[in-house]
Amino acid sequence: MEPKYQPHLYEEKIYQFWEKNKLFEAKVDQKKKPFSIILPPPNANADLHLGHAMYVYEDIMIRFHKLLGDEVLWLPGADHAGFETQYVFEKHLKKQGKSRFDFDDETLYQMIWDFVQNNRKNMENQLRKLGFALDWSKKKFTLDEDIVQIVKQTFKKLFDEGLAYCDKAIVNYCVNCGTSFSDLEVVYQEKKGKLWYILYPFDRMHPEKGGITVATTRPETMLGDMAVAVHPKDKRYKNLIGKAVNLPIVNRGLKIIVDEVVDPKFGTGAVKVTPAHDSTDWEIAKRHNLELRQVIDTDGRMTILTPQEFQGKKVLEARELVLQKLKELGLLVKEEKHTHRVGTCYKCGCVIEPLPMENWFIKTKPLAKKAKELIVREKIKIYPKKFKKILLWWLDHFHDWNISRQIVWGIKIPAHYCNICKKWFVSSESPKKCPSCQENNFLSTNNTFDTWFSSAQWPFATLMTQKENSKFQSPNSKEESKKTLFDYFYPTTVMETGYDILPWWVARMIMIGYFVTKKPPFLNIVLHGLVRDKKGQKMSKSKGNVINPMEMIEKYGADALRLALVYETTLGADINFAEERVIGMRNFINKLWNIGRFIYLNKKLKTQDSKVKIELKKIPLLVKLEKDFKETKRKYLRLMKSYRFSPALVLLHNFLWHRLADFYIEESKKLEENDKINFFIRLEEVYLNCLVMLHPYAPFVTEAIWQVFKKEGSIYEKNLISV
RNA sequence: GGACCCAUAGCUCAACGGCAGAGCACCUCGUUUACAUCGAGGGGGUUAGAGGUUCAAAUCCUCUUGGGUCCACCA
Repeated sequence: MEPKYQPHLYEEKIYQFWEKNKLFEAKVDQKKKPFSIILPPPNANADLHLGHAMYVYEDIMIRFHKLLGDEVLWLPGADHAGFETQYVFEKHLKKQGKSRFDFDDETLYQMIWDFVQNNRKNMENQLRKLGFALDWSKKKFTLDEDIVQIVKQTFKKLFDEGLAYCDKAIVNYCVNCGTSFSDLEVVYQEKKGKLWYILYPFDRMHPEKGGITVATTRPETMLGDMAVAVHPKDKRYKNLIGKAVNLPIVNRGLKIIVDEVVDPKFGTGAVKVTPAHDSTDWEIAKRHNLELRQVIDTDGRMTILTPQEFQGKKVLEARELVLQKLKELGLLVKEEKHTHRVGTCYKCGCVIEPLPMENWFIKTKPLAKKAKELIVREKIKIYPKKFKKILLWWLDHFHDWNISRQIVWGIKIPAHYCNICKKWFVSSESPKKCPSCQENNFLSTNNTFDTWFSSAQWPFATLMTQKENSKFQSPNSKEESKKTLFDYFYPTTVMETGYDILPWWVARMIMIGYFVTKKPPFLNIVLHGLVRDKKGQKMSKSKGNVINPMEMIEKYGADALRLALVYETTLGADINFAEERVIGMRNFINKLWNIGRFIYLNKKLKTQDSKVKIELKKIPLLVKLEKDFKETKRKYLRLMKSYRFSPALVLLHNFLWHRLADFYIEESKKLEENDKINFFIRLEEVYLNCLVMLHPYAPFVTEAIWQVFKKEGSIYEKNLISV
């Protein structure tokens, strides 16, 4: 043993040793208790960041349960990450002076496919470098043929049961990215803008005779106004209800209607209603049977439904033009400063344009209701428990989920519109004819699924075979088979991920997972926090405060990085990460190594003199050590089983360093020769047992030391019960 | 407007109803069977404030103040 532990001499070799000996390959073993985690699949398009290193919590659980003697499965995968990946790829194209419009769909898809396959290998090797005990023989990709098929079948089932529908609705559309988004992808930003007050006169020739004044932040949308709304109890407008005003510039008549959603305290208490470009107005329009007039197009320009001078103008140009016109007409009553929240694209930051489009939606309410039951009845437990409330809040507040994306990279929505029957049908195989009229006069949608729609099915899709999935589609087919991976490992034991994707992923997995399998997809949810920089700021390239996990591993070893992410942190809280943390843990690992080295050197001395008769006697120091260790182990097991991984690590850290090394080893130096031999026999055992307990946290160094002591084999020969 | 979280040593944080702790930083000393990526010792706290429950509160409850995060259809 060298005086210093040098991670790079061991880590790669040890990981290869684990892989070669198939230590992490799970199988169905009825005699053992199953313990399973599905790794949240990292995006296949990029390197891992420090956030991914937080999956160390999963590794801790997996290795802990393996040491308890359970049959464990940690299943790795990669996410095609639809829009995210396409966005990254387009930036890549831009560097070459090209764009997505230079290629047809098939070519573009193939290019992204190649791009992703390259990066994916890289990402998977980085997971290995972190030391994760993943079962690589079962790795999955969201675009694997069988996964795609399951995703489509789920969609069909949702469609058949009326929970997936196609509807023309106001969707969140980013004209820059060229796709619609679900509500969750819209980021609201506080922006300073203006509120314009516009008079809609009774008589366009005589505005001085009065009219109704509306307030708006988006004057250009007035070209698509279909009514003016006031609150039913607003006395100011009581006499105007049902009357008509003139819509300036376009010279159409607008009726004054009443609706509860109008806030009498805002602006003038009278709202211009633009059904095509505002979701609230869309709702009003539905209640009052108003027509829909789309004045802005998917390219962010004014449509042919606007007066000619506006057509083809961009939204902001049109806004100026409208304001100028109104000024000329003397109808711009006033303008005031106004800060309001504007929906922006979470990716490119552009203002989201609410547009009417035919998109596919998942009816969330019935699914959320079932999911809620699972949480309330504690069929699924959440750690830390503060997230229970948050999850329940979300399940109560989901709107219908827009799963249509107008992008190439993803799974095509298998929906087809029959021109004869005038309705949609869904078929997971590519259809030859409409199942109702048997004609082949139909159109297939070009839309792809929101990535999260496939992710939502990850726990069961990764474990099921396609055949098994079909059974869920038609429950009548009785096909007996022996216990499969799915039977054995599903519901998975734990879902561990960052709390930031609770509504995006966790909630949806519960909803969809239960819908398909009638079981919760997992029994426990464990949530970790975000990794921030030293000062608590988000890490970002623009701030230049990003810490690369691979660089940390290079410098200090994977174990040090892993410990730094767990030591003295609170589960579910953000951690402020600094390189010093890693250095501290590197020191601890070296200490651990040197305790081993000290014991090992003494062992050598001892065995040289084998004639010394060992009489087992209870020396006071030994009794104290036994008691101390027993206490530590008891606490350790208790903490580990209640998901308190950081306190368990602190406990081991303190025991090893400040008790075992600083106290027991120092005291042992003072013992008489015979007592010393006696003491060291047991000290070695205690130390090796500590290695086993620490192994889930720092797998490499503990395995390395183990192999020095035992010459061959792996630490997994030992199990924690016997410790 | 709603919800959630946080406030403990100079800094970063533990302690989850039972003697306020660790790492880093600071000061003093120390090469002895491993480790200077080390050891021995030291200074530093009315646990944001007020009230309550309790034999006992950093911890549970209420309020106040100061921060942070997430959400919402104020046009």
